[in-house]
Amino acid sequence: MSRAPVTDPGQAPLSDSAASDTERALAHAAEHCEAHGARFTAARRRVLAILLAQQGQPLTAYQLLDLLREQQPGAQPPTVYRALDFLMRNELVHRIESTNSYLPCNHQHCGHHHPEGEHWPQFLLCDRCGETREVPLDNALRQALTRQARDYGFEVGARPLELHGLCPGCRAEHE
Amino acid sequence: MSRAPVTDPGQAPLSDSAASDTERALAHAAEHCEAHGARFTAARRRVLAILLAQQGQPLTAYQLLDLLREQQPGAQPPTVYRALDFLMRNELVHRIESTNSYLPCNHQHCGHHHPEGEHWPQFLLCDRCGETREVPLDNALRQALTRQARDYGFEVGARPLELHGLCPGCRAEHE
DNA sequence: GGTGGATATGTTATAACATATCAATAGTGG
DNA sequence: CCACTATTGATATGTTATAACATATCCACC
Repeated sequence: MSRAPVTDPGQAPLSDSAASDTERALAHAAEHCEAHGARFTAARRRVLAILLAQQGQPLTAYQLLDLLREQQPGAQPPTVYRALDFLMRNELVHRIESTNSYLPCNHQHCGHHHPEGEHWPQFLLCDRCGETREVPLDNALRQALTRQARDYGFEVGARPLELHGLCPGCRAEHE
Repeated sequence: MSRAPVTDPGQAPLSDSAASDTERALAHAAEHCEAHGARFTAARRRVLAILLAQQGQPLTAYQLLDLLREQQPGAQPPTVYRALDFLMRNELVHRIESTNSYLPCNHQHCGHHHPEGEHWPQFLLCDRCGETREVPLDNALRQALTRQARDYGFEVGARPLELHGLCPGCRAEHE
């Protein structure tokens, strides 16, 4: 697959609002970890910060590694994968299976009320520009999916759904 | 990931009904290719036959390669991947993204009427035993998914949905 | 029946994605 | 401070998939 160019937070400084969004997300992550007795170390923070700088464009582990090496030249694949594992266990990052890439969790949805159980994310992926948007899976839809699976005897859980297509911008260009 | 043991059609002969299901599917595939001017060669047939022998357990490309080598000792990764590409292009095999594995298409659903457009498959995957079942995605559900994506400005297409959970048998054992 | 273009396969190498292992170090509770 | 555990460093390897180029086969046409 073709992927969008990456943003290096070190050499291409973000706009003020993007930077403060990142700071807010990092602060939120730190609190979240603290609350769960998990250590939000410098390595983990760096990895999350890089992902946050991409503005909706997921990175592959090795793209992330290249960026991380600018701050930490000795970084190796396990450095990245360990940080990603940690961040995923703590619901700060999602893995996008269909593109082998990683995206920071969108915590806008965390406050939403999900009477049917845990958060069940859904990703809308643009096949043209790579933009990947996390949106909440509608309750009616989640119930319908669960019910349909149960009709076949399966008990399904809240793994993210990945829907591919064109984002608004690319739809317009594509006319 | 743990995966179920593979079935080698050569050394563990199938029951009569399974064998005839396989033969029927192969004959159907041959016709389908003929009708589309695509060549259903021996290599492609062998790969599809191996997948059909697995009875709902998808295989990874390299598991497939190992089995293929029993019939064709010189087979290499591209041998398998080319056959898989062909079979996928001709809608005879699906790739399961969440497990990097391959499953023959279930042609039971082909006759169904899909007023909303092309076939949009859905897979129910058992995380315990690996059983993977292809079922049709309900029209109401597909409309709801399409509509919800459109609310966010995305135009999504018919990529398969992969829902993970427990199959009926494993639910029972799991009590 | 030869020839040439298209399609398919063989063969080697490598890219891309991910984990195992073990030693060194840093943080934490007693 | 000590022992314990989590984390990181470093090296190697496993797994999944494709690039690149040579050769073989098919088939339409002359």
